[in-house]
Amino acid sequence: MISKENIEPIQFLFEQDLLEAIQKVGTIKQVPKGEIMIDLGEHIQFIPLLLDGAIKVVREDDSGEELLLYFVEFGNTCAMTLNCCLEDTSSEIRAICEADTTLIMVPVTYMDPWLAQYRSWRNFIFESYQNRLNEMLKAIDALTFLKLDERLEKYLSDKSKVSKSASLKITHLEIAMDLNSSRVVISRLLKKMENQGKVVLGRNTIKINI
DNA sequence: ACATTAAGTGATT
DNA sequence: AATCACTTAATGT
Repeated sequence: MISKENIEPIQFLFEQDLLEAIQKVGTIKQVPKGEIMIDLGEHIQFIPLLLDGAIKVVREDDSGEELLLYFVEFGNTCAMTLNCCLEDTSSEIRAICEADTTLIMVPVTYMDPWLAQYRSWRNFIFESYQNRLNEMLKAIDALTFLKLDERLEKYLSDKSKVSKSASLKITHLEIAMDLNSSRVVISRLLKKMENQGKVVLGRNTIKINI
């Protein structure tokens, strides 16, 4: 049973009956930063509803390199996971905690009945798909049309949004891995951005001024 | 003081 | 834009 305080931040999303149902069947899960929540090939048993924190969703290419797909933020759920629930297939993606995260886990068995029963649930699922589809299109655009320097700027602003801070604690190497690039290139681009006054660099830290 | 890790740089492909 | 080879700077032990 989930307490009222825990459900509170999500209240605006669902109708009262459904909120009560979520409280009854859901469980709260706390996941520390850096933990892998879902890995490739795993079967999904729970639908995650994100209360706080952020989750990074990546795909792995043939050479074992991770490619950043998108971040899951507050009030959202992972569309890829939903897909797996509906199709009952295994995960195509890996989900890693970007920050300490709390979420509600709802067993997948409620997916179908709730779709039939609750209007707000349908809307929620539908909107998640819609949002994700849009973001995926943007991600594809970014990969094919944006140059690395533009991708880097987008990456940094996404990051600071997700961590609610203009000062990121991250190394150039980590950025390079997320963007499928090399550390040297990232260092040079960051240097350029620093000269343009867009960022301030320090060891393990980047301050954003955009 | 020394080793380790992060970041900067020139040259090459 | 990537890789190599090397330097410099910051941090941990």
